[in-house]
Amino acid sequence: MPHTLLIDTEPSLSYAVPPPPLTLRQMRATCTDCAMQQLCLPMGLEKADKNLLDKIIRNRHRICRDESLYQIGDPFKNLYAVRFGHFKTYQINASGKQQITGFQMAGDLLGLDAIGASRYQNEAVALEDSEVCEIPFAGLDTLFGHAPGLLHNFHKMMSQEITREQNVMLLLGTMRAERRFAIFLDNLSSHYMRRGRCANTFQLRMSREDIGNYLGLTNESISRLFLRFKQHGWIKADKREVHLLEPDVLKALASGTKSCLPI
Amino acid sequence: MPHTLLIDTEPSLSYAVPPPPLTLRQMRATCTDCAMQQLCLPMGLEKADKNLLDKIIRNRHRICRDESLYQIGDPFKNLYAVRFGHFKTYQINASGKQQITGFQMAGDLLGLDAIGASRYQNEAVALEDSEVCEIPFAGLDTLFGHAPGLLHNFHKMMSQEITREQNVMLLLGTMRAERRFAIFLDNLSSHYMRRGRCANTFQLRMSREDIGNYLGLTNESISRLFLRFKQHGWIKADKREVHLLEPDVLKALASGTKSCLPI
DNA sequence: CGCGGAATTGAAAATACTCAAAATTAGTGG
DNA sequence: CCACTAATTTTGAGTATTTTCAATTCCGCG
Repeated sequence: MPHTLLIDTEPSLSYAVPPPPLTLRQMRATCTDCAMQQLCLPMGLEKADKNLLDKIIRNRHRICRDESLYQIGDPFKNLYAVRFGHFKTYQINASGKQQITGFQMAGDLLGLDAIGASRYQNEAVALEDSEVCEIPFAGLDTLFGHAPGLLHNFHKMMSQEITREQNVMLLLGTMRAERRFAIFLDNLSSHYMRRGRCANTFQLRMSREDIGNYLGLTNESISRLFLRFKQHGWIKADKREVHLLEPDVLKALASGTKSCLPI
Repeated sequence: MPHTLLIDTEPSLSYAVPPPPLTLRQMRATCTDCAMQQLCLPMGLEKADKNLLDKIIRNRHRICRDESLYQIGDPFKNLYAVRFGHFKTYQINASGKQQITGFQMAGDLLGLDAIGASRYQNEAVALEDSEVCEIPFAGLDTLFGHAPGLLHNFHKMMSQEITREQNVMLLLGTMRAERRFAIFLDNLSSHYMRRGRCANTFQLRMSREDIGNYLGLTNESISRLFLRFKQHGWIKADKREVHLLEPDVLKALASGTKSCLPI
């Protein structure tokens, strides 16, 4: 399973050199073979339907760190499925400041918010060198009539996106910073678990600033939260490497059952 | 246009008596006649497609104030389009507290978050005596193959729901309370405008507590914000009746361009 | 080795919360 | 229609958490 290997491998941390060009086999990667099948549009589809999908997905792109996949206001043409790597999406509010609306990883679909207005409502930026499948929406649309299973999956993914965002609202509606942070870590953990990665050890792909922005807190607060959680022995954290030592305590904090004093 | 009249009329404020049973004509109300056409699933459809939709929408329900339309975990069967009235949807977080995820009014679709998991992820409660169209999702699904325009509208509405929620995230990511509150009022205003109502004068349908919950603030804070905005002369507010006297100032506050001192 | 962005730390200031009490309003029944 | 009760809203004072602003350290990268 060469593709599994490819995806589970953490990309190198040296971002100085541009990523190597795709090999032919990578370019030819199909939904049929993709390791993200179970999370992405082809989930559970019959071979024939997956082949239809493979026919319209002509392009897979490498996006380098800090490069943007699309910008706010760009006319909507494609959805993008993340093959590997991480992205952040953000809007610009009226006073020009960014607000991060989500972090996306392998198996996630980018651009769903653009369908309604025919323009992208967010900017999507790669947090590391990443790869996406370009899914022309017009093509997808024509498939819907022929592959009901695909249409179901699409509706499922849109609906899940709505649910996911409601959960973020749940997070942001929570007032205490320690709780927001615990929810954030717990969410990350379960995302990695669902993707077959280790749930308790991972590399953060985003800066403290980004985390703060996402959680409605300052980067200083994030820094202090890391310290506090480390001092309590709940996590080990060195730079962007994080180990959850007491996932249950984090869950308790996240649920509001438990709380901790500052300092 | 009898239906327009029906919808534009503010429901009586005396909630003691149960709403009168629907008249026959109200029961027979069709998408073809509905005043919410331009915002709801039938927007821009040809007559034939609207008729298809009318065939599957058999039931329209009156929901009394404080009654719930569906509960968290109920198996997903129907979407509901709000015909008139107001709803709130909320989730219950792990420690058992409510978090309001949205307020819905005429033309909005309820239940989109349930498609992915086949169960409702929220509870939807009427904030006043309201009426909804019951849209069986199985039926809608069978129409998709025959009415591409309908499918487009459905995708558009789902996508808009995603965008709407991202805007709430934008709101909640904002740290200062006065700004959250200004955004809240401004959003309400534009919702009413889009529905052909007066943008600057409206009745709040939700309690201070609900507003606070939605905005991640306490009801005391909401109370003080009302006072502050009134003292500045930006709004007039008596109980739940609100007049926006300086909508531009509110917009400036919402955008972060302007800010005001406490007291 | 040195530069620059990111992260950390400290101290002061400010905003929003908590708790408690009072006032107002909505809903009920006589 | 009025009076009564419960619920919501307002107000006040004190507290706590988080932000700000500034200075420092750390680290990756040329």
